[in-house]
Amino acid sequence: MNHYSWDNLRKHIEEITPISDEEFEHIKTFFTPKRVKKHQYLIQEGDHATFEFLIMSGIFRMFYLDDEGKEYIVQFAGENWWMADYQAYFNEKKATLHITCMEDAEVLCMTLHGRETLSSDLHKMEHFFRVKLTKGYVAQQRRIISLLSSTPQQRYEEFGQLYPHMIQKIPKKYIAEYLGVSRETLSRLYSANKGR
Amino acid sequence: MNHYSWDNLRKHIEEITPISDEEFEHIKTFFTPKRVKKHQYLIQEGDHATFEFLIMSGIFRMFYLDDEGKEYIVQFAGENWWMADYQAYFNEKKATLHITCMEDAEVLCMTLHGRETLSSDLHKMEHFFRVKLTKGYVAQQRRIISLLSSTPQQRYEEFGQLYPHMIQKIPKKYIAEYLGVSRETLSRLYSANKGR
DNA sequence: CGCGCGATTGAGTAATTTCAAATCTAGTGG
DNA sequence: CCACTAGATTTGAAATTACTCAATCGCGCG
Repeated sequence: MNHYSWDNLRKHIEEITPISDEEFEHIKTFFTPKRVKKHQYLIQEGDHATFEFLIMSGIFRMFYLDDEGKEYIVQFAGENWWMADYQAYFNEKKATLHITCMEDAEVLCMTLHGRETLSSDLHKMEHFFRVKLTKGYVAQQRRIISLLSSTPQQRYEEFGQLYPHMIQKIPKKYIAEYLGVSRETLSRLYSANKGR
Repeated sequence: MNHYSWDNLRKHIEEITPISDEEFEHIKTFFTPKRVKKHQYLIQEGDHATFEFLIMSGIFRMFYLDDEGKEYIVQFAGENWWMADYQAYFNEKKATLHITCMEDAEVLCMTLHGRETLSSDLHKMEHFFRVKLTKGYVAQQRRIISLLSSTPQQRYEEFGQLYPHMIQKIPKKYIAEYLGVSRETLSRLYSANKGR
């Protein structure tokens, strides 16, 4: 693994809190780099959710698969996003979600034990994780409100404003699954919009 | 304010991490008790979201109000739940949500400055908040999946299983707003179920 | 006892889904 | 470079689901 990832990791952490070289050397030991190719799974339903992932490059989608084989997208994730089946990861249960790669990627893997050790060793890292969680919590809450109160049309627009880079790269059928509408409905909304 | 609240607070914190008497004395200074009556608002849209609240007793609902005056419930909260318009609170913006009391209550109020100071003073408290956020994050994620993948019927049942105490005390029309269906639809589901 | 809020029920309407088919696109191998 | 194929998107039409509006019922509180 080249140095690029590590530089990037450090930058990522220092957006929240400054750290010393020594500290960073320590932190590094908790991350394992991994290359992932398009269509490859990071996690599948039933796996032990041993790791969480910090994405250095590439794009992933995390989804729930129901009994009938329908996908429902929980989250997309690109550079500098964290992702895991956190329900399973934190409770050390088997995964109920799938994570799959949509664009060749490089990720850093961390175990729950790593996260907890790092948090307890370094107050700064506990702080880092808390801040990250805070942002994630607020983002999820916004999404819940959007699901409850907005029309599919509005949800699509909100998604586009929030993640302009993703809306370009991601097939619309997945965006539909994220928004909670069928791809046909999304398609119809989309063409309705052109007329404006 | 009687001692009861403080004992309760300490117990609440010590579910996550043990603290010394000294530490607790320090922690206490960041919380301000407040009594709230039914129908009283903790926050209204447009307010400065100065505080977050730890509920000692009583029940609240937090909701978003759209242009047409429709409510969408973001969260119910009872004893030992934290609640705030976190989007506004963390970013020090004006509130976009409402929090209102549904049953006479007692809460402890904390400012963002308090939370951050406490977190930085005491690694333990940063840990406490991180653990709480983790749980909240996972719970919200489950709700998103439920909104995407389950029928109103299933969502109602899931809600009942998850919050059996709330489903009794809370008027069904609010539960409908939480689940994202009209009260009429919920009512029909409910009567359909009786026939089983 | 009556008022007001919540819950229920009915009927008609609007929105979305489903199923099916046609079209378009990007990536693959020859 | 082209032909081919699998995946993605669009379109149409019918069926389903949930919503809205309106009226009624039920119950607890003052």
